[in-house]
Amino acid sequence: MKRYNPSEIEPKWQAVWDEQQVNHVDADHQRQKLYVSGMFPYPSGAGMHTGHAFSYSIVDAIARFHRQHGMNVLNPMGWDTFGLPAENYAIKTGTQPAAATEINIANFKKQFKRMGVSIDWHREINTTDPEYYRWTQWVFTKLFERGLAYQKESLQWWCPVDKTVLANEQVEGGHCWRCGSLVEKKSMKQWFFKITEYADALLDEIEDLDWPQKIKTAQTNWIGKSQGAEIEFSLSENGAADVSSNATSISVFSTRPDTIFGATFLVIAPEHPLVTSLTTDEMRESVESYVKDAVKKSEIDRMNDTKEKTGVFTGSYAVNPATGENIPVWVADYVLTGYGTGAIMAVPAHDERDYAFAEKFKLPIINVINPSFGEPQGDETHKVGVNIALRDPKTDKVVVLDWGPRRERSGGMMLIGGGVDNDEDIVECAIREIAEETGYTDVQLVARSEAIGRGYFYSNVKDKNYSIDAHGLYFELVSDKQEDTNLDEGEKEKFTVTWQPTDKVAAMLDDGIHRYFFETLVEGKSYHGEGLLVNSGAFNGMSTSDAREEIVDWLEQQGTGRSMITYKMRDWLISRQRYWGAPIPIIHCEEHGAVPVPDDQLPVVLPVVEDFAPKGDGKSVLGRVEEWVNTTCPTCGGPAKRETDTMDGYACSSWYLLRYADPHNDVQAWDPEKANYWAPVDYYVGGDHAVAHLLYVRFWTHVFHDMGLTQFKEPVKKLVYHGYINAEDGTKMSKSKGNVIDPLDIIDQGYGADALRTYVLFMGPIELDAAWDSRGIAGVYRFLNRVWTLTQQYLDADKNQTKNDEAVKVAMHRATKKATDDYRRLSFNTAIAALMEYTNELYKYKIDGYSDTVWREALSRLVQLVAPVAPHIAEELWHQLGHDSFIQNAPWPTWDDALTENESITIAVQVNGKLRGEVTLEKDASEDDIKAAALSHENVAKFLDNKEPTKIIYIRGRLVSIVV
RNA sequence: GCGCGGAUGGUGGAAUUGGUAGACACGAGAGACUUAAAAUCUCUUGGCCUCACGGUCGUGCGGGUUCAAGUCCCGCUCUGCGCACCA
Repeated sequence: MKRYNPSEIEPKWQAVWDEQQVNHVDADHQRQKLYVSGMFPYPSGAGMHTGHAFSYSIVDAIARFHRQHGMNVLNPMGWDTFGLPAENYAIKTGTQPAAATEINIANFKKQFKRMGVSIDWHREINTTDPEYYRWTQWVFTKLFERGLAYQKESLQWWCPVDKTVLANEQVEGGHCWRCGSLVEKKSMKQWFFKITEYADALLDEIEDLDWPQKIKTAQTNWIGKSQGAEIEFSLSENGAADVSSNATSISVFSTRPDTIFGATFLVIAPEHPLVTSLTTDEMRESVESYVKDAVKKSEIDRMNDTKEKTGVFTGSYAVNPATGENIPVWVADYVLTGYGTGAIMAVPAHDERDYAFAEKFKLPIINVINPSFGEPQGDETHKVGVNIALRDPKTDKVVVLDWGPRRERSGGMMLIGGGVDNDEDIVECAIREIAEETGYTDVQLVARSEAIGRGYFYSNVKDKNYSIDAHGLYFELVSDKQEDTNLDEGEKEKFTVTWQPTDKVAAMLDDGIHRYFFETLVEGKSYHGEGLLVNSGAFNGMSTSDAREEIVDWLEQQGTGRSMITYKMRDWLISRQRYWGAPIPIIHCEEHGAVPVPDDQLPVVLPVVEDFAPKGDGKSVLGRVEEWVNTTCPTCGGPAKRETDTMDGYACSSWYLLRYADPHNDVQAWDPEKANYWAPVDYYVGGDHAVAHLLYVRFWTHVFHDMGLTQFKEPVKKLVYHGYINAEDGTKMSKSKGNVIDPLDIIDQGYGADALRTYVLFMGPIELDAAWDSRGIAGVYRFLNRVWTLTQQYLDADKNQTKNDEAVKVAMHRATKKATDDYRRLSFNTAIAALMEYTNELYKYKIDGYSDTVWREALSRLVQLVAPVAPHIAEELWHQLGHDSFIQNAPWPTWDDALTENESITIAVQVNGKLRGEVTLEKDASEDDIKAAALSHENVAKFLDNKEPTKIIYIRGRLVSIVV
């Protein structure tokens, strides 16, 4: 008997597949297509890691599963090769990035082949290939023509010692992360893609995407759409410091225009253009020093400084357009430039940050919202309730009863009371009913509150001495013991809670009806919820939600405001001053400005430069290549200079999924017909890039759609987002910790690619993180070995002495059904479990002997079902079982539901919800037979105790539930 | 702080529509084969009580709905992840 030896069969079949190009596909409108792809890798020098192994095991299982279903499956591979790691490595080693890239690609390709991933290698692409980035540049020119690529001056971090631009993340505490010198901000001209123009389009499509909710939410939050208003605060005449300035007003953005009557000061960002002109002479020194410090701080540091608010008064005042009051203008770094207008109206009563600022600088706080619990929602009938505080004549304690017109439980507290007549005063009604129900003869009203809408009740506030009742009254908890007042014979669980008002509340109680909000009273915070307006002139009593529209209308009539939408998302900054990227295809002409390089002059090839390390002159490396920079203007033919910045690597990865559809096209980026056949991607597999890449691909595809280059807007139908594989100790794998598992080592150790692939899919649901377990891979290897052994034993056996064909058939149909369902919903761990179970069953049945046809089918199915995850062993055994075709060309096995059940069925029997036994009957036994069998079951009868069942429920094929 | 998940044996996990909780695997224990070990094969394996039949408790905690709840509802705790002074 041949032993299972992966290191022999795996290279053998890999060579055959390669040679016969079994995965080469072409567009074929007669066949149903399936496009599956992983996020293409960045081929590092370290080679493939477990994350790649995991990702591509998923990709390949999906690809093979569908290929085995006869679909035309596109499973391409490419290399994301521009970027800093390759460039820095080349600088360090004195080589060319292109050279290292070539070596790394060769290594990765070899490793993917050793994994047995079924790639169509004809479609291999590489973003640093001029034939590829030619089209990346072409897309840039199209975006430029559509006004979606533009240049803009923007502030960047600048290290005066290293003489280079730094990213925000590279500035630590105002110092350069490399040399430690103090950094400055420098304004530089940069290229941007206008993704903000597509903010709404991208937002609108999110809901319909078959993507994990967390990714969709992350993208929604990233886009960060806010509906609000832009409001003008005119500068107060006696306030404007610099009268010569043209500015007459400050424009702010607010999502809460309804709170404008509570705006008691304005705050502008330190970078705000009006800072200088607003600052009075007396304040100039302190403002200038504050602004200097603030501007120095990286946004990252500002983020960490959230506890303590800082700021300084400009000396100027502006007029609140709603109240006409003069309010001071402050400068503070908690207001960000670049969002909204870089200025806010501060409403300390209803915004936490403004509240903290006002507290610190002793600025006025005006409450303009009276919190309420809102209008009744949906079919809510509990519209009015009262709280009655009564003095219990027996104990002389104050008892608070929560009374509502409908008997119901609310958060654990019984609402007392029944129907209320329309005309009857609810309080009188409540007192009457309470008197009746409690037997108290002298019900004395101490206080009452009433509220419309739903209330809530903090009845189990354990560590705190207070609670809130359902209608907004506060009481200090005297006892948390819930007393059963036995209000109704029938319902024992009724209770009331004994409360006593605090002094503060007691004082309020005298006033009659009150509504106070938990947080404002107890925690001393601002209230940012909904409610009814107060202190708001003509708008008093209006709900905050209505007021948001009404106040904006009112401001608009006065010409001091308009509704406005803002987004957190900024335009995509794509220019890089580094060497290893696709050159931006723009020519700067004195006369014609920025001119896109015409199509027939693309690609703008990245020149080979001997020394491409950034020199610190602040210019791109390409700027040093005179003969490359100097060119002629495509428009006028006059002397002109090339743009020397290169593109962000994300540009290259924003359209590669379309290039796969038509990778060798040298007249266009892709043939729309081919793209429309293959794309959108049916399954896109990855575990990284929640926002950036996935948003940029969507953005570009939306643009392509608008250009008529694709029929679809969204590039990815289903996003398969998997977790990470961690080290055995559950922490992230890292070289420094020495806990890295190299997937190629696992293959080389003799487990083989099949065991590796099966193991990573068997570890758990693909979306979860998992910890590597070296014993786990041994277990999976054992399984594959059992599949092998089982097949060898069949091949060697005498095949005419079976007793158990029926059981084998049932097992095979059941396994086929289960595995197929599970593969389809990408539940690989349970699919593999089902195949293990099937294998274990066959092991049991084999002692009864083999019959040729049944066992040949049983084993052929087994290897077909295993093939998506363990293709090599499957292919080998498939051929050993006498099949001539490749396993992926054989039709996927089908099942007959009737054959997935045994001749007999087992039905569980419950008595009063508890399992008391099982009965076994023939498959087609009638419901009556089953119930009868259940009732006569010995142990069941014991628990029935001769009582007549009140109810017998039968759940088909599963259980009988008897109620006595 | 806001948003989105998660919590089930010693471990990873299963239970797809409310219907026999713990599939499958790891680990552990016992046995077979072997001079021995490895490999392989078989059996046992949630806790407690019981020789056994069986009983009882049990899916983070407290309640609720239901004949029946890991699953649905209300309230909480812990935890992971994402975003984070976005007005």
